[in-house]
Amino acid sequence: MSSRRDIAAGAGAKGLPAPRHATIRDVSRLANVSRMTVSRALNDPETVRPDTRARVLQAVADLGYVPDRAAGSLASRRSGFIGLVLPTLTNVNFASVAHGLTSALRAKGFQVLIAYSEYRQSEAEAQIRNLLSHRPEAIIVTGEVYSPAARSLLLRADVPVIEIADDPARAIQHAIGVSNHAVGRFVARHLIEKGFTRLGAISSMPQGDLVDHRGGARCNGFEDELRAHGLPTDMIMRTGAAPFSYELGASAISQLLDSHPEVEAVFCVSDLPAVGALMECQRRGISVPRDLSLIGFGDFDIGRVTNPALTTVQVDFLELGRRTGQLVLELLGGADETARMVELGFNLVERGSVGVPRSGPLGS
Amino acid sequence: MSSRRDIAAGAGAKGLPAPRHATIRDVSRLANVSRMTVSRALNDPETVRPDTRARVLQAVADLGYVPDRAAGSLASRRSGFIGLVLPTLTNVNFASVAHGLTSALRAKGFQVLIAYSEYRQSEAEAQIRNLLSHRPEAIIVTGEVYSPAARSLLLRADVPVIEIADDPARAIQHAIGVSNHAVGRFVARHLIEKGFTRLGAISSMPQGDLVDHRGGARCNGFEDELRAHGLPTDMIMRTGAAPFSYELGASAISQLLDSHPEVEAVFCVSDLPAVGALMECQRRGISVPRDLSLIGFGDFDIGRVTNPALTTVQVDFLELGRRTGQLVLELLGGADETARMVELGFNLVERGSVGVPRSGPLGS
DNA sequence: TTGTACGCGTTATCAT
DNA sequence: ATGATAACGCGTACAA
Repeated sequence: MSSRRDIAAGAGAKGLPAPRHATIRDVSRLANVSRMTVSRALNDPETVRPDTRARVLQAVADLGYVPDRAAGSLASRRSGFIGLVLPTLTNVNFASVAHGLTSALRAKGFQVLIAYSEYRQSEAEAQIRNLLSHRPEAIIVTGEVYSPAARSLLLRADVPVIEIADDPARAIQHAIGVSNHAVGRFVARHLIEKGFTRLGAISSMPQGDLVDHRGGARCNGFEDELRAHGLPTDMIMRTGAAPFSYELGASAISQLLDSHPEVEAVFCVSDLPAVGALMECQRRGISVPRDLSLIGFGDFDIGRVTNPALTTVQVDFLELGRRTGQLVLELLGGADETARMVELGFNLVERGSVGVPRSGPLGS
Repeated sequence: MSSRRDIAAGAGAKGLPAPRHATIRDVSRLANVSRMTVSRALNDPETVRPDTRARVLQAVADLGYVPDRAAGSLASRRSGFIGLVLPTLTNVNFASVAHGLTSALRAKGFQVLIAYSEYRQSEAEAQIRNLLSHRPEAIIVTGEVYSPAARSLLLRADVPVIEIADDPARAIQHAIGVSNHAVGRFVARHLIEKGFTRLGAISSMPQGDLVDHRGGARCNGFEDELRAHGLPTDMIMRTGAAPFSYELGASAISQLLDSHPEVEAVFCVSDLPAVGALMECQRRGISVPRDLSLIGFGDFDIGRVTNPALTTVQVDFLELGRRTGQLVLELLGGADETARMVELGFNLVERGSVGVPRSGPLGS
């Protein structure tokens, strides 16, 4: 009956470890019941008599008892964790995914463990390993997992894996999101239908470990569609490292304008570089959309207030997060394990940055 | 020797639970050492002979063993978790805090547990309780914790508590951030020095549970400074519920302009409503800054591309996160427990949305 | 309705 | 340098 804790409490003045958290045992003693009754009163209130339950709850309140989930997980073999690997947190679309996912899951008592890779494959792998050490009940990764080590890690872990925000060529298990390649093709088709023929794009470029797969896929889709129409693809600029920012957008469009002044319309694989490109055009006295059309991706707020406002492709990332959460719930609820593939789709948001084809090259 | 695992594996066809994770015991058997040696090889490599270590590591790799941190936490009494409670994730400044904090901590093996309240006190309390169940080694909350229940929860938890992003009147323990009240006063003083006398502000309003303390504090500081200068404060609009968005900014400025057309300069307690206000002005044909000056807070990207670009007050939230991480490390590293109070300061970013006082009322 | 015994996977402690 | 054993705090299974 005389635990270390008791000793420490008795010898408090000696600077021994401070009294720690109340345990379920402390509560049980105070309420004059067994530990199991406390556990039940908390986790399955119906099964304990109202007055005992009240006593227990009172003791819980008095002691400020908060159950230890690590211990609970160990015993129940359910961690209550859901792992989420994002490229970055400081991108409102990915933050929305996290938000949507969390809101779908927290009511069910799950805790989302958020990790991010800063667009580094090696870091993604490290994060996945770290996540796995917390024994998540499901793990959600953004886009395809390219590193073989990471893939096998996931495979062996024997937890549901959901890949989001892209359409993986070789899905590990489940996938929910949007085809970035299809987005790129759609944008190309859209511009072609508008009559443009001198089409360009700006995208980041894989730099060793650092790669934006989704942006790259959009760029590739764009390129493929140009090819399919027999259009030249030499105005597709891949430059700079992810994340693709304002500054990179500005410098990419600079390079493009310098080398290909004839370009009429440019697909920026994200609104962020699109805004940077727009600013650069203003600096150069190039009028958008009269002289040059620009189209982005992501429907970031910032694109709504530029002048002109940015035409862009929108994907409902909040909903993506929510749907992912629902899928997790299904999967953990004992649904069959057949691979789910959900395509969420996207919308064109036409604003002011796309005009009509010029007759000649820039400056004519 | 015949555990449930063995049985399940043998009877796999019967649909029994799938084979689970490899345990330290599995590794120890494969490497022909005790569990403790495995543990040491992983956590304290120096203390095991190179050849044994190699055998262990090989077994770890072969089995794809990933340690179970819940079990480790239980035994070591260190969770490795750091709790973070934010108002929201989908605000780049708060996301930056999370980012900075994470980057400072993850190298040391800590996992940041991110929770957000959506500006609801009751939710913040629930989140704190939930966080506490994971036995974080430190807990970081945004701004003051106002609910007494939440405060006592934190106090009893006996973990370092750091309040960030404001200067709490009654700090629980440590605090690091910026005085929002001082920001408000500074902005008022700045505008007064520019010669403005008809000053207004727009801010959200506490709606029951829903409250933006930091925005409110900025608004109060602004009001206090006006008072100190004997200026009228009836053009300070508190309206709408947090989070204070574009739409709210637009409607708030509408109300202000309708009721007080004489207003010359308006402090928007965040750039987001400031941008909304700016858009509304454009709709109404009110020229900013000629007819009306606007100043925001937060230095959001969006304020850089509006026309005019937004004058604002900037706080380095990424650095705030990093510093908080360093403080956590100190505190956990056995530094003395004296309360730390760190004021990070702020900068005025002068762009185009603040002009000079008009001679008469709007429209004259 | 309530209680007992055991095990979850790991680390700490002490022994060898 | 390595091993045996006992916690860590809780839930499951079963007994009363």
